[in-house]
Amino acid sequence: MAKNLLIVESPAKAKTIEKILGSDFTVKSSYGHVRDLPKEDISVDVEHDFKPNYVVTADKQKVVKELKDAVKKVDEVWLATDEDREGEAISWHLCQVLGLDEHSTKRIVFHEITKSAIQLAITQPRKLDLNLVDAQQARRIVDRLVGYELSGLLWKKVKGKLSAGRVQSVTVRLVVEREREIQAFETTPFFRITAEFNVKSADGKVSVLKAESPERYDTQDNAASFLKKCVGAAFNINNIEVKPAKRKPAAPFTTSTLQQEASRKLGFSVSRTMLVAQRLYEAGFITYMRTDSTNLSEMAIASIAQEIENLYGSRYVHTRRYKTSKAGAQEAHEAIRPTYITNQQIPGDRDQTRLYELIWKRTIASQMSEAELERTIVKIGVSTMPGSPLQAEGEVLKFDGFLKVYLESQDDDDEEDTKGILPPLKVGQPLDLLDMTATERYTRPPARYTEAALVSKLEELGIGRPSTYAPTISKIMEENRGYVVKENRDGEVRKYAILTLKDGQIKTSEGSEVTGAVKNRLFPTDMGMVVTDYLFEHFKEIMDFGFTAGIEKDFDIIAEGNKNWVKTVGDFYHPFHATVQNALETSARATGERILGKDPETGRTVLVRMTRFGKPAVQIGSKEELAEDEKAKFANLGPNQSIETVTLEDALRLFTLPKSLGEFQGKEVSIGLGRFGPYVKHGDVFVSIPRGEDPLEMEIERANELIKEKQLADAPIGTYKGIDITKGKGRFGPFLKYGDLYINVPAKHKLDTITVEECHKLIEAKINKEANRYVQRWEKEEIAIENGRWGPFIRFKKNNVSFPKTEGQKMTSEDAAKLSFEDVKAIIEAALPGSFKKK
DNA sequence: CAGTGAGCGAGCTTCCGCTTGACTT
Repeated sequence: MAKNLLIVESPAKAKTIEKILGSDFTVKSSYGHVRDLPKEDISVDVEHDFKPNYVVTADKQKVVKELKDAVKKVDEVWLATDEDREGEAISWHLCQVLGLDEHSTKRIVFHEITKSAIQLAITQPRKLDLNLVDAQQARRIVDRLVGYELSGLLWKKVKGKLSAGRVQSVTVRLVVEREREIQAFETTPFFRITAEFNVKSADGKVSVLKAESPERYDTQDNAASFLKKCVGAAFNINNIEVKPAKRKPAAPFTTSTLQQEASRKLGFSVSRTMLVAQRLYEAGFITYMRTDSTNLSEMAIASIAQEIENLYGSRYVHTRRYKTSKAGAQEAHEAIRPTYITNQQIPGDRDQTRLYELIWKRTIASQMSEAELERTIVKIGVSTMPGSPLQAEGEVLKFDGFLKVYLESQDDDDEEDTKGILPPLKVGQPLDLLDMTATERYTRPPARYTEAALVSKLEELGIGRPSTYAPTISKIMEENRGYVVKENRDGEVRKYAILTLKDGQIKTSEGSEVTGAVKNRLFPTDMGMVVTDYLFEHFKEIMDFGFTAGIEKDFDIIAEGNKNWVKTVGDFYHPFHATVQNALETSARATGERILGKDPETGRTVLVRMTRFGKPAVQIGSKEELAEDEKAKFANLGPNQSIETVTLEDALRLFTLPKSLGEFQGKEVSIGLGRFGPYVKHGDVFVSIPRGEDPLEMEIERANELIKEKQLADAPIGTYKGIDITKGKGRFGPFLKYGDLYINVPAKHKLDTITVEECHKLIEAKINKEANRYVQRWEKEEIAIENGRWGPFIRFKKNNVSFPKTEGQKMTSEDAAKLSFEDVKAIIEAALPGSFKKK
């Protein structure tokens, strides 16, 4: 029997550590925090020293019960939660709920899951650091007070279900400001001049040398005059400069750099990266994936060096120790790396193998030699101009080093040509001009954020933590808030001028290019802008990008034991709360209202604003202009329109909707803008117009196409026992509808090509499953024992309750069928206390 | 699902940070 219980946060970690420690230790996990402030109300007593009301959250009751049982069976408990503020607090909460003494229980920490690190930690137990716990409490309570008070304010002043908080509101602000920068950006054209020369080497071989003018020319006239000066001029090499250069590999992955590289190289969203990484971690292939540290364990560095030597030879080995210097980094874990570097590949699905490969390469590269390059700059003189107006650059890789394995990618792949190898050249050598081109280019606005780029910015500002990056991005895009959307947008065609000098002649021509096309970029919605502006107007301090960094300093002082947490929270809260009260009483509804002009027909004011329903709309007739019982005219804003950019003309056109387009199949076809977006109406059937298509531009042909598509999609694809089978796409993917039954279509079938026979099989399987679904049911199926994938479980309203395991024996369907309603109620009551309270 | 846009008040929503869960319309 084990005499010791060691508690960590993650169950996967617990498994590994249990193996290392042997039979004297039972290792269990807390699954993160076990207590929190309940979400029903604010649960902080602001009148009495901000006393928090912590409760064991519903999803942790089972965990806590199991830990309590485990504590009873051992002589000693070791708290081995992560070594950071949150980890310390988890240990303290564990003391509270498990009845352990917070002053004497053994607390140990380690940053890496290796035998030596853990065994060393066991020899150096310390006590709980209650100052650090206090710092966490201050953090938690400030976040609760800010979040709940600001959210409540938004419900009153903008719309229900909205939210605001220290992290999310600033995150939205970043997206809003970037969009405004882009809107305000004025692209200016300029000209870039490139030239091609014939070069003859000593052995008579002819090759081409590409050169360009380092200067930009701001007008076509200036570019043309440069070209004119080159007509009939002589060119020769004034100078050749050869410089050695080195490139260093990037540090091993942290959460945010993994998210960025997976986004750039694999096209993953941040949540997809984290999901796949979680699977790799659980399978034991990689170390912990939520980390802000670039540190590798000494053991890992040694084995990586060995692996590099085996694969590429010792010249490629260069071990490095990376320091993290990001604001607010807490470094409780290692960098993300393969647990066994010798696993060059791992089994798994495509996502897993690709993400693993990325991690393996980055880790290996981080311990490899620098790449050695030779950069050559050739200055070219023109006889009609002073100096060296043209320049050629070349780059030769002398030693590949880490580039053999891995090259970090960039967000903005600029139009810069990849520099290649130059032909052999000599100073003073004359050059023979082939052609010269001046191409019109345009300055570019800053790029919209990708999810990963936004995370990177948050990390740079010290806002949020590795465990919250992905959830924060999801949160600001979630339906009820809808502050930000991720979209693809088509670009616009733009013309540019080209001047070519060839055979002594200058010719002008025109090229065209697509500009501004983006994929998977973040755009603020009107709601995002309205809420950001409102919060910024009243809460500059909280919306400041430095706010988090500022209070983090206070939390550090608390952690050092030099300040009382209650005072820190109070110093912040009292003025903050007063501002909230003031805003509640004095500020008007936030609508982002903008006056567009006058309606030429009625002469009344045309304005655009956010409505009470959270949808932006155009309104004709302001309050003052309308008679007592008269109503303003309204039209919803269309797709690709926003409060900030819509013009008077576009706004007025919206009032031409709904409009009839004609007839199709004997029924009227019309278009309109509904509550859920633009639609085509065909008789009584509504068809949504896909995003990006402008309903105002809709032609009857396109509308008919959409109607036909809809009819095809709605048409039954066959029958089963005389009942129609239809197909559709739902929230959880493609499904078949058969009577009242919804049947998921597994990924191996394609919805377009699925056969009626396959449908019959799926329906039969579903009917069989449905017949076996219930073991017992009570109270109109509100309470039932159902057969799940892993055996029977109890469904209690929306909750699922597992049967407690007795002596490792799992409940079977046969035994479950014998349980009485009273038995079942007792099991539910044990798992979810208070479920059957009398009213 | 495919008109409501105001304001009132019932009762609902909401924060950040630590973890994995295991249901299927």
